[in-house]
Amino acid sequence: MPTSEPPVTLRERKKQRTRQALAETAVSMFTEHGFDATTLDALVDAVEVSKRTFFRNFRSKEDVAFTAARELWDAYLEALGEAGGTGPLLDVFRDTMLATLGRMDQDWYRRFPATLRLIEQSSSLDGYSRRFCAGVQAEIARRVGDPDRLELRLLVEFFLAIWNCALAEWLPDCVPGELPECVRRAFAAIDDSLRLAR
Amino acid sequence: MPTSEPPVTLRERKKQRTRQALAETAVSMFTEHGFDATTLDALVDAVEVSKRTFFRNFRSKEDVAFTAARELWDAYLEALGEAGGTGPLLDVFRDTMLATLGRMDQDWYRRFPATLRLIEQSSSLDGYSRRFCAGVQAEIARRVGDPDRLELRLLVEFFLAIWNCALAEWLPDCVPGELPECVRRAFAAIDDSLRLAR
DNA sequence: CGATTAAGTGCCACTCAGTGGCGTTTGCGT
DNA sequence: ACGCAAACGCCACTGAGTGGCACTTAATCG
Repeated sequence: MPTSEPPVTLRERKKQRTRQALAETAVSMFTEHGFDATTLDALVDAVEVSKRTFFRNFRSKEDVAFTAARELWDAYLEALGEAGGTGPLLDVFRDTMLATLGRMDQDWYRRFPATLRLIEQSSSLDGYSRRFCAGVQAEIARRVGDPDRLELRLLVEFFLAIWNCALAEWLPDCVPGELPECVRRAFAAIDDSLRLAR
Repeated sequence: MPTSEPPVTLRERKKQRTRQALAETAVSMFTEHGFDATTLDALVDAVEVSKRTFFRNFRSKEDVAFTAARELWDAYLEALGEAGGTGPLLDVFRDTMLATLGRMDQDWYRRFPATLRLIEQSSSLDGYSRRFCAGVQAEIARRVGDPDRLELRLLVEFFLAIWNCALAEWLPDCVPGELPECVRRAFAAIDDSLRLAR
């Protein structure tokens, strides 16, 4: 298997606890005082670790705030690898996303909306998010075919575009159960969208 | 008219000269030594202005590198305002882009590919670019209809997705005359793209 | 069980992007 | 020619992110 299992040693568990404490505290502090207004010094002070330790666990301030979203895409890419399935690629993308959303736990549905609101609020975090999704895009294209083929590249761009719109619809309330419906609606709107005229 | 014409005073011309010198020198230095590796201190030193002056002219390091791309979108939004035209919105978006590309001068076709290569090279600049385009997206949606309508939002997302793909096709060579053809090909690929299966 | 090893951490000094304050220059209008 | 305000230079500062090194502590092995 490609994913090497980490040894569940005490040292590893400790490190994961720190990681989780940082991610958890970060999102709550960012939510309370704003992403840009919260300094890393304040964060590492609250978690009682050194700034150096923070950067051993996360690449950047944006990275730690993006944890929940990264978990989703990790799960999505894994699901895309497993479930082969045939038929229209766009349907595969949609169904894989629906399946992935179904597998995320309750805690994730608490943390993910918080992350979305942070992204909405901070332009630097927004930039990070978009850049990250572009990376996911490239990875998806690489996995399902020739990533240099115009049609495939376009299709994957479309998929992420649709996902963005689904999130935009979901964002105001963020009721966990409604997200799949938002995704379905966004996918269903493609044809009408392309036919829009003025 | 909404665009207030600036008084063509000497002071204004001087300021524009430093602006242009900064943008020009920035792109050439970034191209030569890399975006991330070039410090602002080195740039303002080369142009012989203070760092303070740089930040009075540009919001950030990314901003100055993005000048050519911003010029395109400024021209695009202006063109979208003027040329009404009716019919499918997607055709309007495409034709407006083709018209805009036709109006850019030779110097722009020298600077724009340089900017694209910088974006390709630097992740922070890439993030800035994507965030900027998201703003353009919102502005386009606002101008042609109800920006909260799912179908419209989706369509504008699609347009930017297509544009990205067109640029990706153009990027290797960046022959000025070929860009419109890349745009047309990307738009023409939509149907085949959506029908892709595995 | 005790010694060795190395992962993980804390501390410190550093670079670089970006901001605020303030005094000075310089073009503009009268 | 003179007063005004825009633009500028200089300086000190914050905050993100990095590199180096000593130290702690958990894993490993005799």
